[in-house]
Amino acid sequence: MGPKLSISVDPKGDSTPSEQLASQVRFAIASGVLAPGERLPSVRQLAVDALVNPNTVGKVWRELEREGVLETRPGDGVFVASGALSRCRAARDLELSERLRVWLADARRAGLSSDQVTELFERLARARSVTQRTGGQR
Amino acid sequence: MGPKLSISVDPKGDSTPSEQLASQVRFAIASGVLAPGERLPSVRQLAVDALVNPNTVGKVWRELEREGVLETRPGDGVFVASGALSRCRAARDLELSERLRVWLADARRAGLSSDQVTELFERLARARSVTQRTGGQR
DNA sequence: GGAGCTGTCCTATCGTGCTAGGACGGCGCC
DNA sequence: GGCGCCGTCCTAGCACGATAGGACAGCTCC
Repeated sequence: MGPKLSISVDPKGDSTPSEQLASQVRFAIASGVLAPGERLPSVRQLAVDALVNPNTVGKVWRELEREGVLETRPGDGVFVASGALSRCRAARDLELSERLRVWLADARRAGLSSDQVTELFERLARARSVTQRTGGQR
Repeated sequence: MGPKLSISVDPKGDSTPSEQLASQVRFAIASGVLAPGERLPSVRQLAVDALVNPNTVGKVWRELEREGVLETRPGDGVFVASGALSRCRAARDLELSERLRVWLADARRAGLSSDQVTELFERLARARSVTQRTGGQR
């Protein structure tokens, strides 16, 4: 079933390729797709797969190491750090909360009532839980 | 009570100043803060208030005119077009739906269950409807 | 007519982030 | 030892958007 980690980057997406990469790795760890101790794709390999520059991947690997999420073994590769799971869950909760908070603020500024907001949410949440995967990853 | 339209731009925000500007104007119209026929701040005035370049404001004014949201009267100023309300409501619903859709997709990719998603939403929605205005506009 | 405002247009510059391509030292395996 | 892969580093270049500053024509009011 292909690679354990499937990462795709949209160069014209809302956020920068680096951020998309970092976020996807954190999410993969938080969801258990990537377990501590596991090895990540090499900088050059992922660069080919995700159609980004090796420098970009390397930069993200280094950034995530600073966060304590990844662990680099010189000459070998990068691996998921042991304490990564809790860190990534925390980061995930923080990021998702903040994004939802911003969305709610915008929705209210745009004139939607609490009821309209709730209704919209329930409609989309329900649609998603039924359809399962609809594509469109960020 | 100050200017009718209060617009603030965060140069380091998630989206570009142009997009923030355009979105805020559309939202203001959709919510009724800005009514059809009303006049918008001048390019130079808003540039000062929102701390952006006059060129940036002018670019947005022109873009919104192409959308049929604004109407420019040469030598006079720009005004909210007559059909702007419905257009902006449609644009608002589309934008908010799409953003929420992306958020839901990311939340699921990050390993949150439907219940966790719902719980998170209800917690934040409730907090906001109580606190009223918490600032942080995008 | 003249002053003061309006939006528009033009060229140049700057900042940021990704891209391109090459070079280095470290480690595993034969 | 030698080969291949690993992450890292360095210098250039490009793309995009915002910025800076000036110049123009149109409208309004005195």
